[in-house]
Amino acid sequence: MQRYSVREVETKWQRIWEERRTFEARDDTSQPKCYVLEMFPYPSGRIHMGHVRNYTLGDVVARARRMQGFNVLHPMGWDAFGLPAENAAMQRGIHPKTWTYRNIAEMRAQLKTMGLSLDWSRELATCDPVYVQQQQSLFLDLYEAGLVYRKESWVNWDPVDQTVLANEQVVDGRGWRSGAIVERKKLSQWFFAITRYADDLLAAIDQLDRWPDKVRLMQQNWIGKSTGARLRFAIDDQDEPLEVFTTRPDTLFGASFLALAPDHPLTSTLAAERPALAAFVAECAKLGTSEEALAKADKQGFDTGLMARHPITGAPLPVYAANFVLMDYGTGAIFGCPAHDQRDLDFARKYGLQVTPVVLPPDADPASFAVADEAYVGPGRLYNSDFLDGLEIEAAKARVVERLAEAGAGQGETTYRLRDWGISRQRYWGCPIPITYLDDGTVVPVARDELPVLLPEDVDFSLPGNPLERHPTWRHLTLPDGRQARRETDTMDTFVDSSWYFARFCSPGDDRQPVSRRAVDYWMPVDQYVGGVEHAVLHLLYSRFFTRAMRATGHVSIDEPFAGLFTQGMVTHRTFQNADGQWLEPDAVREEDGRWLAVDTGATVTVGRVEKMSKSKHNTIDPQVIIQNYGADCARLFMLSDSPPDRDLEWTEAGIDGAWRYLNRLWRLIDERADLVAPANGVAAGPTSTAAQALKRQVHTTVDAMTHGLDRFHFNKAVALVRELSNAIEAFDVADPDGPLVLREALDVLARLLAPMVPHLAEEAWARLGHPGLVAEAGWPKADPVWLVASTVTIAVQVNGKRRGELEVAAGSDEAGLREAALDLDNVQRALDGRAVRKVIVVPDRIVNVVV
RNA sequence: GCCCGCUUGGCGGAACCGGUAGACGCAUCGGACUUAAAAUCCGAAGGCCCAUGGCCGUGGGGGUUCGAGUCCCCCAGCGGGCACCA
Repeated sequence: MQRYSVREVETKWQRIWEERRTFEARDDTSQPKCYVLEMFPYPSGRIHMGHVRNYTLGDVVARARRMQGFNVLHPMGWDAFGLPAENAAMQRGIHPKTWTYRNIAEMRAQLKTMGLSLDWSRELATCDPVYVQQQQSLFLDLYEAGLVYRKESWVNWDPVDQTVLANEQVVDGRGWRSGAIVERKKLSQWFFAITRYADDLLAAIDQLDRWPDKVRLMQQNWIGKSTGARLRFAIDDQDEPLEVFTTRPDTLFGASFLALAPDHPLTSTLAAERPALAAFVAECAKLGTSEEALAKADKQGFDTGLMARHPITGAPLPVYAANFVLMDYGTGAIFGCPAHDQRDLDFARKYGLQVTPVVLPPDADPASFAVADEAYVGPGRLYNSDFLDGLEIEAAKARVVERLAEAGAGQGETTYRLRDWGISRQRYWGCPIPITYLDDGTVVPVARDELPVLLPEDVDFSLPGNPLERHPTWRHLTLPDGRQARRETDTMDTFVDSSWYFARFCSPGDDRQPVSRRAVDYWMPVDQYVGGVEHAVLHLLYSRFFTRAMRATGHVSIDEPFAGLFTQGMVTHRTFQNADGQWLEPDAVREEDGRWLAVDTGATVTVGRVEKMSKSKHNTIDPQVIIQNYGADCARLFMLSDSPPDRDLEWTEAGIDGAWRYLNRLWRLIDERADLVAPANGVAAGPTSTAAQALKRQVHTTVDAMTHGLDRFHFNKAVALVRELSNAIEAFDVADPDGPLVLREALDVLARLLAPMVPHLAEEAWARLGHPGLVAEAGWPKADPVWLVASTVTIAVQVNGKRRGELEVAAGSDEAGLREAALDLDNVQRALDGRAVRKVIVVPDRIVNVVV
């Protein structure tokens, strides 16, 4: 028996794949293609279990597709710009570039031990000069197309990271990386006009039928389309009317006040002359965006003394400034209808404003219906509303908008929650924005032939903030026409880098343009994208926008970058804490008689919740250690076997041991039979023994089920199927007269089914079975329909829906025979207990139900 | 608060379109091999009971159906997303 040495076998096949360039994609457009991509990693320095899971899942798809005859593109790269590199620079005095490329080298070596079917010839890092150059070129294209603009605006300022954050990067009022409470600051920023595509991005979600519903819903919510109307209210003694946005124009006759955002221009104008109002505005600003403040903050208002006029009745409506009105949604002003909006009601009660119900709930009495502490937001018919009386809500909306439009007092309008994407970051380690400014502030884009604008390397990280601003020379330059200018010192949000890398992989060597049209037209869109759900909004929405922008600027001919998306669950592990509340590493505890003890002190340890592996909870397992001890196949198998890929996977010692045992058992199984099988290429055409027929049937049903299972990411079931097949092969008597033929087919199929999941073992097995080529390049087995049909079936027999027995019959037995056979069963007769049979339901090959 | 998802043995999880609930594995128990252990192999196993049989059983309650883990309604618990969004 040949010994199976994991380390040797795995490095051997990895070397062979590399030497033969097995996984390099061919730009052969005559072939059907399949682009499989996992979200590229940030080069933090070490791979973690999340990476192992992510890349294993993608690799199964890539390898299976390759075997199925597709020209597969499966590349890998590095999301290489970002703050951690600068932090390392500050803490350890190492240059971000050095740190980043060193980490890339380490992680590349680690990834290579996983035996992934990656095309390393296409590797890229977003900090590579050529990538920076092409990204800047794209920026200029977008600028020329009017999709990039600069404006002064209130921004989310992260005081710890000293940079601006996009709305998507503010989580619960805190910076997504630093966790610091975000401040409001007014700055000049560059924006991508993502809202230009808001409607298209929303509408196209319906076409993304291979995306998880959850992600589609999250994107819909994020875009946040709401249809309503923009109304104009005349204000006494003011020339300009006040515009408000509402989704409930039908409740216009219930309006009892208007409210302005504290930072509304009208509020600001008034505050300039009214110190008390200015104080109120300042008070609101202080509450800021902190979430607790918001939650606790009462509805606060300040009567501006202005009087607005109802656009139809002309009734006077007081105008307040109010803390709950947001400047960056709608028009920054609302009309309040207290009877049908809870916030407006709270506000009205506090300031003694009128509450007039205008929507009458079904079956309510108009004479007695009143709103007390709870606004009525349900359905009903309008009343107290002049020409709207009697209409349903939707009809009333249409009617009132129509009437207001005639009067020039408003029109229907759609608003979005989605904001334009602010991409300026006051950081060093990012892609420089290719813009210069003249002394008078005029914007001059960097000329194409001056690209790339590269980062200076002699920078000082000893002070907080952006070192580019402090650099003695970098920011100053003389334009080709001799004018003096200064460079933009902000760099781009790193989400820009990841918004087009998938397209760049199609032609990573092209130094003249961002993408080669022929290559992207062939490869894009990505057929299967795999990654974590945490990017459901940020990265995935930006990439969808960017693809549209690249289409608008003539780079691609598609709108949607990712035809299929799979979001995998997290890798979790138990947590342990000692009596002092310190988290303990899994290595630092041991189990004894069902109790957990600290290895060093022997003290009892509390077992905490199962949580996502994280450094802060000390519950990580280093994949390198696992691969060293058990091999890549073992780690991969464990990643696939226990949980469905979209759910969380709990890492357990027992689980990895189980995978280890199975691999060894598999090898023994194949090795012990390899010399007994018929010569290669023999197919068991018509085995005669029952056992051989049964095995052959199982081989084909397994192929069929596996093929479908892999398509649907049912990898845990695929592992179960393979185990069932190998169990059956194990149980098969090698002395059977048809043994050599059937075993040849069964083992060949087994090796090929294993190949996407545990590729090294599969190659070793394939070679041991006498095949000269690689299993990675062998065709995917096909199920023969003839062998998918069972010869006999077991049919359950029920009496009144309760199982009373079963029948073993030939497949396709007729109903009458089944009915009779079922009624003949002793158990059925006993259950009937002499009662008359009312009806017998027969579902051929499935079930018989006797009803009494 | 609003929206979405989930809930099946001791555990992870199977169960296509409503048709034998618990595949496959982990842990457990028993046995074989061994001086012994590990490894390996064989076997048992949802719970309960008057045990070749019966009753109960997919978070709880109701409904539709010959038949419900699966479909419908209500409730609970857990997880996630969004949130003064007008």
